Amino acid sequence: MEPNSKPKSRARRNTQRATMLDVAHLADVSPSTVSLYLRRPEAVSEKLRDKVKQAIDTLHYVPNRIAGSLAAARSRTIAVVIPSIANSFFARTVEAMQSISEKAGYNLLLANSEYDLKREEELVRTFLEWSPAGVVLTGCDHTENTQGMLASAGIPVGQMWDLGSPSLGLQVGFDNAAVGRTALQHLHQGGCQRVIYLGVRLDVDHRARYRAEGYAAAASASGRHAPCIIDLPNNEHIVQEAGKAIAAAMASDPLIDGVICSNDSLALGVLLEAQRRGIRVPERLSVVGFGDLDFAECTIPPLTTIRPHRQQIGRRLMEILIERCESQDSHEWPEQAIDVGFELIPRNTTRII
Amino acid sequence: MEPNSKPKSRARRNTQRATMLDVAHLADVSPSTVSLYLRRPEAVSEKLRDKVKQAIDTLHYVPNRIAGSLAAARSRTIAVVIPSIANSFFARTVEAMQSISEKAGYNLLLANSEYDLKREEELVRTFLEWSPAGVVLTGCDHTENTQGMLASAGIPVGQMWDLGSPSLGLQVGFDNAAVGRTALQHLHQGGCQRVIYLGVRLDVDHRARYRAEGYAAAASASGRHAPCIIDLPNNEHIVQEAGKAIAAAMASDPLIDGVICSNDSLALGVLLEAQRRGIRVPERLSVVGFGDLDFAECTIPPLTTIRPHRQQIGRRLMEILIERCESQDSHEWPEQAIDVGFELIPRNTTRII
DNA sequence: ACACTGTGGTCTCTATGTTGG
DNA sequence: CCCAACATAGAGACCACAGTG
Repeated sequence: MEPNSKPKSRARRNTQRATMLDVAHLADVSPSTVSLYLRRPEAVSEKLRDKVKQAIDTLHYVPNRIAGSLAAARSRTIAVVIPSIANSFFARTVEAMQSISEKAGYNLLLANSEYDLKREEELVRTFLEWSPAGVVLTGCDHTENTQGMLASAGIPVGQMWDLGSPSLGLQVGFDNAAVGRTALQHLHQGGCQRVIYLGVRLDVDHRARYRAEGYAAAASASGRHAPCIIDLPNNEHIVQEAGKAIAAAMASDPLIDGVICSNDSLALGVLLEAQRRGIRVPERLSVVGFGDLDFAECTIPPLTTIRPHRQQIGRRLMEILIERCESQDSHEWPEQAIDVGFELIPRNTTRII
Repeated sequence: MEPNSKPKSRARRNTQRATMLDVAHLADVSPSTVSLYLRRPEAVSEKLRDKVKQAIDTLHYVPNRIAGSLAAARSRTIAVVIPSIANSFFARTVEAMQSISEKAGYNLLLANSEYDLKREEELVRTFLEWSPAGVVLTGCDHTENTQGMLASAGIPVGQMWDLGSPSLGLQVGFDNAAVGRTALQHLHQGGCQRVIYLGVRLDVDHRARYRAEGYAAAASASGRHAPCIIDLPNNEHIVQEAGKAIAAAMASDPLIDGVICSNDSLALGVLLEAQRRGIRVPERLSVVGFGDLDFAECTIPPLTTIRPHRQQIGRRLMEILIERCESQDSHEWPEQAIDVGFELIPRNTTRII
């Protein structure tokens, strides 16, 4: 009787992609050997190694990561949630993270929360369905659910751009409150008597709020003047809005002679408005920005600003995170907070005495 | 002899995550029912629906997309390659794509090629290992390998931000050469006699190069003056570099009275330099930017620029792409190129006669 | 509504050489 | 010459779910 060839499965769903089995057949070895070759080539004898290699080449075999991840119960993917892709602060950090993770053979899954913690929670939930090797969030503020899900996921978590609690294990960032303090101190040293803070959507941009709070605390402590925070309600046309806001503020309180801005775009708006109205900078009004964006050094006059170490944050965070992903042993993940600091770049929108 | 009970598997690899089986046991139904409930709840009787729902809740069950994708031989993931995350043009487009894809239940895998086609190829290769439902690339220039891999992957491919060949099936963008032509025409209409083009890294930023070429062709055709293209060699401190470049150009050719910039940041640099040197804009020098970035409307004077429909590109592309992903039938994927156009925003850095 | 098979791999464990004492 | 020790290849359970009948 003819040896009934196997019922021959239900036809391959659709894919015409070569599988490991195809490679094994062509190379005349077992699938296990192909798998081993792919994961630890040095563990396979040279003879078989060549045969397998050749089979892979002729078939244009591409391993199926999905199957691999399922079997191995882990993937080489790291999920990253940032508040906004359009914000170039985070863009630089993400670029740095990408280049590090890539070298280590990890892929980045990226999404933006639009500064919405509820949305962040949804994103984390979705990401976890893909069993990432690790997760990176921005800042320290997260919903309880977010924290809970991550805690029970058993994977390393990193927080970037801010230090504080709760810590989910690893933080790399800087002290935003100190930024506010530093800026105010700098203005006071330059002789300013009344400094206000100008921000956008401080209700959702927590890091900017911490800076504002740092400013406020330092202002109160200084005894020179009460803190005054202006919070623009929406983030469209902020350059223009910043100009209007500073004009209004100075109209209602002519003694204002210094302003700390949430970011350089606002500062640009202030400078342009000052130019328009003939307000002398820094003599009549001193301005400090944040971010040291591209245009900061060539505004008129060049903008004094604070530069966070955007790339360094990404680099260091990712290096440590990947180390933790590799170690697999969550006992080797001590709580860690790295303060990479920031830098005040004095230019010509503030006085130095 | 004791009936050797089954070798009893090796203990569950590691994961403590609840699986569909756990849910099924708790709800006292079969795994198939749970699966069905998750995919088409309406196909399950109300009674069981409740039991399953409750079991899912109490177990905090999170479906494993990896297993799902393997079984279904497709994933609900769309891979997107952009040249640079830090470029806010693409950021807006990506945001739009993200919001569309999310509604349809797709995740975006994002990576940046750093304007490097070889790198793009590597990224595509890596992405394909994850069997994405679709792929989105930026522009029309891709290596042969990239095109080959995508063609044989059998999934819908979209190209954004530029129209041209080769088409990989679906393009949504606008005609960059037309941008260059339109800008020049606008300046000529305003009375400019000698217009130059100022760009950054035109060797790698192909879309900007197309704009430059459109300008050059139109300049030649106009008979007014020969085209002149300045190409800044690197993209750091471009605002400052733009100022230097325009100053140098006008020094060597005082007849220059108009400049078309690759993007608004360059235009800002030109305006600031003009202010510094007391060059009247637009009378002595007219300026056109590209991008309509945030600050464009409040530079001094407000910047005439060209606004691409950043979000619309992402939205329309993703809508069609997802449609194609759902259809599964690649015969329903006709070649399609959608020109969403662009908009010249006349402000005060150019004259209108 | 559910039993059952298929999805493409990983990884443990066993079987089979191979070498050295 | 035999056996232990070592290295390497292969067998096969398993991963968690989709989808057919």
